[in-house]
Amino acid sequence: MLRLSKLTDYAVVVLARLEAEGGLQTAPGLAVATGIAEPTVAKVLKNLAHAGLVEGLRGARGGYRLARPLSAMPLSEVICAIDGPIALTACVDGASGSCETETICPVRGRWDKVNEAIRTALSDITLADLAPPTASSCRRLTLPASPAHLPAE
Amino acid sequence: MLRLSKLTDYAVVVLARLEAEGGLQTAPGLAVATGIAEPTVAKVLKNLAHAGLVEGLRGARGGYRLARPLSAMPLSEVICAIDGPIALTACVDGASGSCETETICPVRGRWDKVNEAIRTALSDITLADLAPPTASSCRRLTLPASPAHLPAE
DNA sequence: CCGAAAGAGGACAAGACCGGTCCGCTTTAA
DNA sequence: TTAAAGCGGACCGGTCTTGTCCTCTTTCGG
Repeated sequence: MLRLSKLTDYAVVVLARLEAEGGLQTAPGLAVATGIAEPTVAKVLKNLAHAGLVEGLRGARGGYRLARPLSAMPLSEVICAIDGPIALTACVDGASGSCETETICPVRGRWDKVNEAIRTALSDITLADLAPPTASSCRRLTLPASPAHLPAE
Repeated sequence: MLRLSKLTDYAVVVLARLEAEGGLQTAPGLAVATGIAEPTVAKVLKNLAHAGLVEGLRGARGGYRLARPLSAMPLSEVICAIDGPIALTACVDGASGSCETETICPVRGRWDKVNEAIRTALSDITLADLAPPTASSCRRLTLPASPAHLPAE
């Protein structure tokens, strides 16, 4: 597995659309453009705004705008924004208390190396690598209205 | 997130124990040694045997044995053995049909680069990096099971 | 030759977690 | 003042992992 969440996938599509179109765009507008359900788009954008990847303007004529060009946006940040910190196991960094036997655990602290490797790999890839600049956006994985069947793996 | 399954975590612990002790060991024995519930250990070992990482010997006086030293066992193989192929999204490699809009999807094929990066990162790490050779094994993340009895049946 | 030990394989229930939606509130331009 | 749009949170349903058990097969030992 090692799957990342569908929300992250949506985020990439939305961000790509945001850059392709440029300027200020509303959540409903992006929903139509990408074919993703509006509440979901709104949720993704909220998370992205929280992480500072997009800028949300409130009020009438509001909308969202890219905080940076996609080429300056590493994939790792998007994943962190949506899914939280990148960590393969519960035993991460200073996460004490999750493991009762952490003091005697031989693997203790060893996973950090793995996490670091993953993190580095994802930081080296920017969204510009995933979304061609001139691409018109599209939906992925599922159709907007169809039941969320996802024959995977 | 980007979590890997707990089973994979168990697999690392079991494999570490397998190398630390050496020779042939039974699933019940490994369960006691690691503190993981016996059925779970058995399940993990079955998967590992399927992937060719350990060798299972049937019959009385049977047990499991490492197929290779841990230093020749990349982490990616363990993950594949337990969780299936490493792929961040459903759109992987030649997985056609999962996405109805794949033909027009601008991101189509782009995730492969990410998957490849992850895969490479995980292949460069061997289990020997995770499990110190002289370590005595232990359980991680959770207690063996809710039933308080250690698998001493 | 038979029984016990141990692995193989699959089925299954419970629980956790994600996905997706909806609600009310706040902000701002017309 | 009103409507459009973002903000924040709560909520429920469905999926998937997790962990267990059962049965069958294999093999050694008496």
